[in-house]
Amino acid sequence: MENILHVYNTISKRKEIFQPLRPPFVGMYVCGPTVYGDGHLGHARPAITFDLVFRYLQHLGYKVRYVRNITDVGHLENDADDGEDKIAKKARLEQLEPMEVAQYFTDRYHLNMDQLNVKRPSIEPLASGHIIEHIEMIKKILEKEFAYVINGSVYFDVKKYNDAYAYGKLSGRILEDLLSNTRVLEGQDEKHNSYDFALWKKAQPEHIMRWPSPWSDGFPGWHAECSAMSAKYLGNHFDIHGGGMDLLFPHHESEIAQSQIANNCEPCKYWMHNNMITINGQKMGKSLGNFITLNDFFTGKHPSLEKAYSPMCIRFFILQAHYRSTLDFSNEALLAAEKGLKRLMQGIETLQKITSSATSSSDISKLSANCYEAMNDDFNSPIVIANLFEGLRIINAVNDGKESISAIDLESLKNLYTTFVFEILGLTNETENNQFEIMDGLMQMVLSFRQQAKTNKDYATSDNIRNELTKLGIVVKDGKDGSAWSLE
RNA sequence: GGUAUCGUGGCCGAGCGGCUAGGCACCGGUCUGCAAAACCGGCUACAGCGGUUCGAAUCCGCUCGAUACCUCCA
Repeated sequence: MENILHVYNTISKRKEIFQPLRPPFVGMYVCGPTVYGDGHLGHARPAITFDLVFRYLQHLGYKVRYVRNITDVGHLENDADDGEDKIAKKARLEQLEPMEVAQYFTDRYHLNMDQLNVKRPSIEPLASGHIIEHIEMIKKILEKEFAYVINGSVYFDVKKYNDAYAYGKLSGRILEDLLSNTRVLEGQDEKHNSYDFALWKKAQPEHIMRWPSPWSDGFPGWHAECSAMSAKYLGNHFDIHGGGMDLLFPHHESEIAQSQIANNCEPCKYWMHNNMITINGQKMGKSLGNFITLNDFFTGKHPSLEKAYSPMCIRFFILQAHYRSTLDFSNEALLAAEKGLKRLMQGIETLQKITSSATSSSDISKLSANCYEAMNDDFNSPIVIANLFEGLRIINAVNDGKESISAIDLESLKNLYTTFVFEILGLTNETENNQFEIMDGLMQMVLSFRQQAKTNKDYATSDNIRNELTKLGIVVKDGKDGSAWSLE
């Protein structure tokens, strides 16, 4: 079967055949985190979504350069009255260097991503390390007179751009509507029009993070960083640009405009956007009391969590939904995911033990084809998982002696699970650890004692052993061919 | 109000015009000293109202509802 990958392109609103600009190379840029707080679900979903894309493209044999930035400059506090830098504000409050704060949260972000088994990108550029590139890009836009300077700040002239190109083509917006829908704001009198956006902002006196530029001591505008850094590492026109749906407007819209003027072309061929996450049907927000960080999930410390959920449980849960669907988190849903994942992992352990026969009673190649078909259809991981569960049924049936599998099919089935579960979906078996062998040896001994008691019909002893093990979190499972054990 | 995405069984979630999604929960059964696991079977939905069609969860329109964005910050 041929692998023809289809990707949903936000800009055309349809699935398109994925054809890289310069095969076998693929350039992918994804908007990364702003490092001024702990990672939460809003970080996990895009990271895992594009990790899946990254992994699958690599699996298909593409040489992927995956760039994901760290935003560590120019953030204004939401409720700040004087527009001061988010990082600078926190830094002053805590008596830390701004870069110390950025470094601290960058490290914590990396730790969380490692826990979720999200592969590190090929390049992870810092916005603060690319001020020169920002300035050069802004210069180009000024030269072409699609921007203007006021009081040391530089703004992009959206109206002029819209006359030549179509501003709003990605998000389906029309400039006139934007005007009529914009509230009258105080302090925005610098801009010619409310929809113009900053390329460079002059720093207020209290700003700590600032850089010299031809226009003022200041910092780059938000949209500038992604355009400057993606062009630097992937070229002016690359394959995939990804991010959350919340970034569609104005961020990505403005990136298109900037790149069009600065580089004479749109930044990328395919736009991919993951959908948002809700918690119990509500959006996540600090004011709603349901703001849950990734560490909260891993430790179970948040009041609205009934228990801790492991990183793999979170990853599996996210992969059980298609990336373009909204996804609702609840204890019940996470519990279901946890059990499903456990069953999947135990099935894979069973797979290593089953023996082959002369013939197969199931069509393994069909299973494999289904998995590829699902991935090729815009990375449909839930369908892949459904097929893996179907395979589980076969594995267990063979293990029970109710079905058979040939040596060749057994090999390809093992291959299938290794490839899809571990390599592509990026799941890991968390119950595995290096003490397993010692544990298992101990357990085999205990179980043999128990078996002896059972042979003697001394069920009080055998039940007692089982109960004591249960207290330790070890589950004993009696089968036809003896007993097995697992950690609860 | 505008733009976008969506509204599926007890819960989570696939589905892209006709054919079983899948997981979890629940209820039977097989197996088992008991239990668990595993297996077999059951539960069988598509927000509402119209329309297109031989046929719609799937296409179109309207209504209701949800989430994000539409402003400063990123």
